[in-house]
Amino acid sequence: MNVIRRTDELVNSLMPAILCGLLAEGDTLPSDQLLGSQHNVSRTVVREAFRILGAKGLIEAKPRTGTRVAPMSGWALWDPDVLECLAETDHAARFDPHIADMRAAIEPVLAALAASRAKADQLVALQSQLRDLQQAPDASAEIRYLSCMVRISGNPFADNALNLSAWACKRYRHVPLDAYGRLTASICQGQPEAARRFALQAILDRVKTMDA
Amino acid sequence: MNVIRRTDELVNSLMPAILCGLLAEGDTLPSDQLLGSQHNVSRTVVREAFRILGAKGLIEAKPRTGTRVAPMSGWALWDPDVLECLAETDHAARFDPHIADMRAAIEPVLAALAASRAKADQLVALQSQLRDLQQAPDASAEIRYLSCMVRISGNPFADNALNLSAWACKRYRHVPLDAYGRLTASICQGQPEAARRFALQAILDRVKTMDA
DNA sequence: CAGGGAAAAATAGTCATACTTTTTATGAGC
DNA sequence: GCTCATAAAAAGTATGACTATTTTTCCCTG
Repeated sequence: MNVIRRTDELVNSLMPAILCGLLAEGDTLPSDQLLGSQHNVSRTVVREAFRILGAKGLIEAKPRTGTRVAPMSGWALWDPDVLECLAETDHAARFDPHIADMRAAIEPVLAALAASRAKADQLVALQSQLRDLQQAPDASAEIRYLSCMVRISGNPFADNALNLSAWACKRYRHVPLDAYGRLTASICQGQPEAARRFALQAILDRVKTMDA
Repeated sequence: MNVIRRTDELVNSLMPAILCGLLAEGDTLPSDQLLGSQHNVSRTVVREAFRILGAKGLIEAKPRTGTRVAPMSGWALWDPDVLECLAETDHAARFDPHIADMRAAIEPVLAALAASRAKADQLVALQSQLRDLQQAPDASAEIRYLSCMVRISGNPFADNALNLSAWACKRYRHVPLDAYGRLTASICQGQPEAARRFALQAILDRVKTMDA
């Protein structure tokens, strides 16, 4: 297990405030002096926390002016930390359709790539993940399955896209086992078109159960 | 203009080394003491730089063990800084096809969304960007055009996806003006299917000129 | 000789303080 | 009312000391 840094604790305290809009775009955060005394940490910790939030595009600092919440257009919404934090805010539901749109665009393409490129040992691994998922169909098993699938696609950007999938897996209960079974079969048989179709179906199935 | 921080300079010095593989995954970086003296900066600066690189998933730190290059699967490849830095490494070409795949998956969908949701003032803005692009068809104008287009889609994740487009715009000279003209017309006329087709064509046109 | 456990060493994490730089605001003088 | 110098505020940097965590070393015991 990793160390728990006071810096990270502060990040985990500030990030929700920004993402939920309690600190709106353009708002000025307390000076590092003040914020440090408020949280009983040294200025060092505050500054390092600010650097992390800045690296994720959430804040911008300037001498004299202070540290402000950056415009949302620059936020690293694909970042796993940001995404996880966003999922816990009140208006997470507002992002569900947008994430579904993105997934519907990306995952079918990755599935098709996987179907055309998969090697034997990768297929074994995928089938193994499918079995695990069927035996215990929870969010973490589903994420592991999808992670394995997108890795087969060979696209290095897929790992980040997976963060969007993780969002969906955690927020909806229903696991589209049937679609995943067909998807796996399509990939194993090297049928990109079928893989694309079933990957899309898996996403749509879930959205459908959500509407109901 | 923004301040130049020594922290950022250090980040800009370390990031290329990681992305180009000079520092491979799992490699241990010098201790902050040592790295500080090597670059003539205080430990404060080194630590803040490490926080930034850590926030982008490039490194991981643990007491006693030191700071290591994290596995590439966790790198924030969608991050504009990372992407820009990656574009300047030797093996940037290795990423071109993967980025093209991702763009081909995402942008047509965003274009279709834009076509179905655009409001009057947004169309005016888009046409204005198109004119600018036609008059001076360079990378930055193209990025501004695409930025305007994806903003119309209304998908908050689109802004990050745009970083991939920026990569392509900067790396290939040819600007597919014809496709963009038709794309703009399709969006203005509220034709999602046509918009999807021409957005894809713009991406493929560019790749084609590159192969030649 | 082998194993286990205590001590030491190395490195990141935190704190406190002082000083520097950048930028804005203030105000005096014209 | 305008201009420019000065002050003030906040982030940026430097330094040194101390803490916490983890690995390694090595001594002691069986």
